[in-house]
Amino acid sequence: MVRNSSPCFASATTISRIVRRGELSTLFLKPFSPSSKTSTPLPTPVDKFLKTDRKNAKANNINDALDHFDHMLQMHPPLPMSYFNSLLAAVAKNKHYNHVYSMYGRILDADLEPDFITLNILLNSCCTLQRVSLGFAVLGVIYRKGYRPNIVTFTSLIKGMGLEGKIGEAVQLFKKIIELGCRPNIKTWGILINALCRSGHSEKALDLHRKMGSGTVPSGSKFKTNLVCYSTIIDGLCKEGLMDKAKELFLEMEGQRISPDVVVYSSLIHGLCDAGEWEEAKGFFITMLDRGIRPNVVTFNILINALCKEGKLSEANGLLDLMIQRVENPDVITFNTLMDGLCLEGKVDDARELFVSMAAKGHECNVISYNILINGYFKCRRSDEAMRLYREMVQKGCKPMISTFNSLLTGLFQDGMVEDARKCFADMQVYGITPESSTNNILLSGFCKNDCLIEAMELFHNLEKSGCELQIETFNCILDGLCKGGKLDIAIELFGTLSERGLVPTVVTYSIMIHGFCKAGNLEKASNMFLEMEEKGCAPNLVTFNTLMRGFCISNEADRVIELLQRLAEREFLPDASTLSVVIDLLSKDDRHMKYLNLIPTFPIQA
DNA sequence: GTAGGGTTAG
Repeated sequence: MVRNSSPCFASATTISRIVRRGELSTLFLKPFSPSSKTSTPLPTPVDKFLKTDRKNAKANNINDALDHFDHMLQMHPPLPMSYFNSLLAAVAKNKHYNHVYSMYGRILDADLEPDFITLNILLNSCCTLQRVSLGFAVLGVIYRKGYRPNIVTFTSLIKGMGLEGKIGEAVQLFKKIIELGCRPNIKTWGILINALCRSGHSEKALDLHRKMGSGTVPSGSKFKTNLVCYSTIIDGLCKEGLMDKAKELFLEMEGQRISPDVVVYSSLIHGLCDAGEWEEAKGFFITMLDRGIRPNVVTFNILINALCKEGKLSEANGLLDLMIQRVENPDVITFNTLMDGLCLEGKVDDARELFVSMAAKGHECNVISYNILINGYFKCRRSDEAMRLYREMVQKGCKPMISTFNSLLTGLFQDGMVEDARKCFADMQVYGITPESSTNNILLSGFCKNDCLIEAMELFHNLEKSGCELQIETFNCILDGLCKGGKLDIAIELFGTLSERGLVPTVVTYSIMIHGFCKAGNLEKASNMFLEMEEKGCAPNLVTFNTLMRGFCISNEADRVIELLQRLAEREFLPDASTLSVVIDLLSKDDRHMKYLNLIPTFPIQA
């Protein structure tokens, strides 16, 4: 890298835009001059702050740190920048990144001269706050002051990009720094692996890991990966359902004489539970215990969750007892998991009881606790109680999240409480929460299902006008509303615009249109759409079959229904209640069709 | 001196 070169990654326009907005204007106010060295001793209160157990630092420590910072700023002669750097580093380690940002401004205000380390700490704080553009602005300052960014600088930028979900850009920057002759180290690799896994590219991370081990990575360096790198990839593979690869990597890790710990075991157990490999998960849990690795609250939570999802509530409670016996205190996640298990079984009152007892035991419930209970009440069609709980959470100062509003809107629309849903949507805006595409979909289908098609169309047009990219699922909502609301012609027109919008209809889209045609009695068009979807490589599912069969059944076209039943049998689809109701209707029209009953492969009805 | 780091709930 060349000293004094212009920043090669931040575009000049990005930086100037930030400066114009005044966000980082303070960064540019002071000209560069070498700092003077003094030998003032480190003030003892700062020393105290630095010595705090950083992991367990209490929140009020930041106030101490800020007090000391004030004190440091007033000292004459001024302290060397390295003292400020130590304090900034400690504040950053305690995750008070916003304070790093404001402290930096005050250093400039005091006419002190930040050095390269100060700027690296600031840049890292910006990146960790997912403000990579600010990070690049700091990079600009680094260059402007004649410093050379180092691997620490670039590692922070790569981290920020990963956090912002810009994985492609992160990989590009990684390649770029190698080209520039900057050698990535194990921390850089760790960050890149983490970013890949977080964005669902665990196999790429695995590939990188293999190349690292063999020294065939672009930088040519050979790294011995560590437990954390292995654990990150194993967890990523588990989350993507690639259990065989995860287990293989686990064995490889042990082959490298890296001992597994509770985290990697927890990841594997979680993956196995999600894959329904309950016995194997249990096996891993037992091996873990045999090897003297203590399960922690996370491990227990994973197991309790798996049991709850299987409806095995008493076993889940048994595990809770075991957990308490082993002096592993349950936390808010344990309680939320159990509450959700109860709600899944329709036992919302028991869940509520647990919720109340939780507070009594000194566990503070959080927004997710409320979300779980609100969902539980709606599921039991107790909308009033759900709404009461919502008001309670607001009153208690627990800020609802987008998911809270999604649940409320879903429940209210489901219960036909359109006016409440409108109010709820307004509330959401008061909280400054921007609707997600899922929120828009809930609103669209909610309005449609409650005979407010015009309101739905208005919303849809506003979304289109706002220029936000609409996904096929959003179109599915409005198409369904149009078809069911007797506006098939508009639906057909809209459906026709999908390809020019770059959207590919899904099996849901086709099923909606087929339903629309059937409803309008246009069975030929419905049938054609069924053929068209297959031609385009979109396989019909049970819903598509049921929809078309019902259409034919209503029009007394028994032969066509039977033909479809035959195809259903060929594809080994399990019939569901809807399929059977079509068959029953068919039989009620003409019991000579009884012989076709054998087309239904297995009679136990699929839920 | 400054960069990481993995597991759980809706």
